[in-house]
Amino acid sequence: MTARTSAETARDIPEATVARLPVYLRALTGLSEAGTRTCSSEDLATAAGVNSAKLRKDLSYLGSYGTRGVGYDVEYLRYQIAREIGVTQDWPVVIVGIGNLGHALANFSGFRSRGFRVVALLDADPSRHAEQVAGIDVRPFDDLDAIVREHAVAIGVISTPAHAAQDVADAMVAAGIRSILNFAPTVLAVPEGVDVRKVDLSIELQILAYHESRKALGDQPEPGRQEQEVRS
Amino acid sequence: MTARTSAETARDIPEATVARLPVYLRALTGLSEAGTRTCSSEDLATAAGVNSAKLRKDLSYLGSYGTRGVGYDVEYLRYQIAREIGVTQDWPVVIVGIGNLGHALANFSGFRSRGFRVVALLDADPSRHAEQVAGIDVRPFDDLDAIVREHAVAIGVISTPAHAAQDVADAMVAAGIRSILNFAPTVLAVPEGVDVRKVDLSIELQILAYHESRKALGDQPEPGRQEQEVRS
DNA sequence: CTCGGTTTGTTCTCACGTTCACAAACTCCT
DNA sequence: AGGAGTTTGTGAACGTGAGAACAAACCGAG
Repeated sequence: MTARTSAETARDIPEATVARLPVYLRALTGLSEAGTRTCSSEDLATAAGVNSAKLRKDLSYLGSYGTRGVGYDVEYLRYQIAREIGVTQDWPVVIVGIGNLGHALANFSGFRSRGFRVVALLDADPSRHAEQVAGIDVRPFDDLDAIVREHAVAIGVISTPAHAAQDVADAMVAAGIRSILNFAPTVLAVPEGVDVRKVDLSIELQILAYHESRKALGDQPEPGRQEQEVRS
Repeated sequence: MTARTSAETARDIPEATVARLPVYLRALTGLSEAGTRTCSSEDLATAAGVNSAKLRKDLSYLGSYGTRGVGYDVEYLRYQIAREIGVTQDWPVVIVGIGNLGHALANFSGFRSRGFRVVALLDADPSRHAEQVAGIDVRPFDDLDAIVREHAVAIGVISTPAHAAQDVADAMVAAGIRSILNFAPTVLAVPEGVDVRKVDLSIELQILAYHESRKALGDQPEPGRQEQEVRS
C-alpha cells in the first residue's frame, strides 16, 4: 500500500530537528524585528544557539529555502518554518487547573503571538468559578466536553496537582484531545495516538544538581577537558 | 570486578540516563509511600513509564544495587539514586523575576521535598519589594551578590521577561552561580563551565502542534503503522 | 545439595543524531 | 564572460542511545 507516499509534506522530519524548529522560528522573528532581511546559516545558528552545520541539516529536511553564496531570506524562511510546524494559524488550547501555575500560563502573552489561543480555563474547584483570569472566565471542569466540541480544541494543558492529572488526562482524551502538555509532576498513561509532553521543574533542577555536584567534587577539573554547555 | 574504581563515583553517566534518574527517584518515592518494600525492574519501569531493559541499563551505570532473582529494595535504591544525583541534602536556590511565573515557582511545594530550598526572591521592580511571596521577602536584584555569597547559592532560576534574561544570567554568572534554569523564552549565552537548562512553553506547544497538524492531514492513518507516544 | 524458576546486569546490534568536509551553486568584480 | 570569493546542501564518519537477548546470580522447594 501507500501507493502515493507523497501527499504534500510527506518527508518525515527527525524528532530532534522538530524540537529545534521552534527555536529557529523565534530567532528569525528576532532578526526580522531587528530589521534584518537576509541572514547566513552562521548568523541564524548563532542567534539560535546551535552549530551552523546542524542548522543547515535541519533546514534541509524542510526543503531548499536558501540561496548558495547568499543565505536565507528571513521572512521567507520564517514563513516556511511556521508552515511546517503548523502555526500559520492559531490553535485553540484549554488549560485545566487554575492554581498559581495556571494563572501564570493564562497570562502568558507568548501564547497569542506564537500560534495559540486560550479558549477556556477550567478548574474543578467551584470557589474558583467566580474569578476571571486574563479576561477569561474560569469554568467548571465538567464543561470540558462541550468546550472541546465547540472550539475544536486539539491541545490541552494540565496544570493541576499531581494526584488529579491522570483523571484530567483521561477526560481530555475522552473529549477528543490528542496532544497534551503536562506540568503536573507525574507520569501520564495515555492511549496510542495521543502525544504527551511534560514540563517538570523538579526534574530540571535535579539534572542541574547532578552536574553541579560533579563540578563541586572534582573541583580542580583537568584543564585539558572541555565541558559542554546548554544541554537541551 | 570494579576493584575499587578509583575516586568514589568516577563513572561518567550518559546524559540521557541522568535525565531519567529523577523520574526513577519520583517513582520510587511513590512506591515507598504505597508501602512497597521491594520491586522488580518491570514494576519500577512501569511506574516510571519506560522500558524495563532501559531502566536496568540506566541503573547499571550507578552500580549493582539489585539482587538477581529478587529485585530492588525500594528504600535502598531510592537513597542510592538520590545520592548519585546529589539531592541527599538541600541545594539553595534563588529565583529572579517575581511575576506571575515567579509567584508560581516560589509557591511550588515540590522544591523542598525534592532537595531544593528557595533562599531568596529577587526582582528589579521596586514596587514588588513590599510584598512577601510564599513567606519570603522579595528583595532588590542588586542583592544577588550578597545573597549568593551568604548562602553559597549554586543554582539560579530566571523567570523574568525575555529582554531581561541575558542581563540576569550575566549577573548570576558574575556572582558565581554555575547552574541556571531559564524560563524566559530566549537563548542565553554563558561562559564555558556554566550549565543552562531551559523550559519553554511556546516551544513545547509548537512541537505538539507539529505532530497535531500531521495527524490532522493524514487523518486516515494506515492501520499498520504504529505511532510513538510520550516524547521526552 | 540439587534443580527449577526468577530477575538482574551486560553484551551485541541497530537506529538515530551530530559533526566534518566538500562539491554545487550563486554573486560580484574586473 | 570568466574567475575569485561565499554560502548552501549533503554524503560520509563518528558518537550516543535504545532494545533484544542471554548468561550469571539468587531464592526456595524437595
